[in-house]
Amino acid sequence: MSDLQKYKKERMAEQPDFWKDYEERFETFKLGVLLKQARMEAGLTQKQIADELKTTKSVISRMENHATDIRLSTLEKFAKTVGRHIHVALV
Amino acid sequence: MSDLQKYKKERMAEQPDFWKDYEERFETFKLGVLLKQARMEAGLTQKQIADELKTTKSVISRMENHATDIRLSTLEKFAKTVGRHIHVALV
DNA sequence: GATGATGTTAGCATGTTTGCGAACCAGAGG
DNA sequence: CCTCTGGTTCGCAAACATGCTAACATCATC
Repeated sequence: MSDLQKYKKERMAEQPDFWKDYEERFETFKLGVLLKQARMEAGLTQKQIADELKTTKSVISRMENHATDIRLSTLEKFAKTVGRHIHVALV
Repeated sequence: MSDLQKYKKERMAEQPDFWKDYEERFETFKLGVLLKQARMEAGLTQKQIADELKTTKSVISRMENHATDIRLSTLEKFAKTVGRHIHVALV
């Protein structure tokens, strides 16, 4: 079990009430972290990504933080500039 | 003939310069098939999904066929009603 | 051939992401 | 203190997916 999963499990057990829409919050959070990690690992700044996509850094920041909802095409564009592809599956 | 082959043939006939955005089209097509498969395996009709999501069957049909682009929330809603959830990764 | 169930597609209204500029904060260096 | 870099957030306009109605096509079954 990963550290993240362990942390999640523990906190869920401790405070069940506090984590009401936890799943949704967690999913969007996880996606943001995923994007940020991918960007970091590619050694790029938000501005570099923005320039590559002919947009601004504010857009990238929003994607990484307030990724409440997002289009697949937007995700794919981001992924492309960090040298990756998105893979979506129904599990 | 498989769905994929049929799709290829049809689109090729419609648009000679099909190969241009082939990759993108192929990705969206793949996703549509994924959704359809998941629905079939759940033993549900488009209308049943639509009712569950308080929408209409035309919406579901479009998702499976002409899904030019799609939001993660939309995907997740669909996935939920077929007893699954989406998993998106950067590979 | 008539009816019902399933699925596809087009047109239009609506809701929401996207894209942009600007302001702002924190840290590092000069 | 000032400047630069990296990052966040806030309106706003525009682009786009979504939601709906309605029409149509198959394929059964009666």
